[in-house]
Amino acid sequence: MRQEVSEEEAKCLTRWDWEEQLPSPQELVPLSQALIAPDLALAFGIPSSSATSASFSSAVLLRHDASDLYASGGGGEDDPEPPRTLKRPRLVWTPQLHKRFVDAVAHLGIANAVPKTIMQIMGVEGLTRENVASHLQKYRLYLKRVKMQGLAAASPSASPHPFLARAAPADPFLPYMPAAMLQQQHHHHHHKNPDPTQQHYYHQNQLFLNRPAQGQPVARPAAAMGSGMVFVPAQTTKPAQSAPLVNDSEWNRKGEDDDAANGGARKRELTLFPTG
DNA sequence: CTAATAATAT
DNA sequence: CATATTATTA
Repeated sequence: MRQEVSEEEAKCLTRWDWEEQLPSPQELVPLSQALIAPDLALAFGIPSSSATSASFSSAVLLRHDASDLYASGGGGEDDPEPPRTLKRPRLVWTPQLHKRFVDAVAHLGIANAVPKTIMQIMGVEGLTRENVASHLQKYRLYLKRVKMQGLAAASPSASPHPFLARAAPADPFLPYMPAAMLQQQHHHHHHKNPDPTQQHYYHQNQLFLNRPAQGQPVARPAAAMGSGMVFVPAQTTKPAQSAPLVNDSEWNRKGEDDDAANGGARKRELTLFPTG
């Protein structure tokens, strides 16, 4: 429920913007309480009613799997320790979570975007470094794919013109597309000929002649990151073992719809990494 | 059954 | 941490 802002300002505000549209902690707590088994919630240290405060800024949406609930023991057991043999449900990268990921990567810069840092910046409780690493892997593959087909369009087959060949190795920066990849399929490829001589994307500091899109966040200069933390939502340290499991039912759809509303194109099924 | 995607192994 | 492989899901 934010009012629109101008594009220039949006660039500065966008990094905070998703914080707004993300489900608030207050909303997460009661929902998780309702859906999580009581003993499990207790084991995870999820507060019943009081002292909720800002222990966790958000939660990971996880696919529900009832098989792990009572993996270690009995129904009435009240051991406060979560069973370590508890297998974690498969993480579902909802559009919102993905956006958070993408924003973190963009803010860090593609060079400094490593799983651990990304995870810390995302500040999602329960999210593991491996989760991010796996997602980052696919994200890079996706970017590479996009870049390759972009370059292929520029240089058909065997005519590496000196201009192009010279500009190619520079390999500036990958255009980061937040909403583009959330669309089901790109019906029309916008950038058909990314002429390197004309393709000026964001570089290290602030050099850009060609802005990616309207109101889209751009990669932040590494200087800002070096001087201080960009932001840390709630916790700087993660609680080691257990994660707040939250079963999704409406969140997924709500997330899709919410994010889809941003780009204006909403689809039933959206893929985070369209393969084409 | 296949493709997509997340988890795990190297 | 990056890449390759395997497992699980849609």
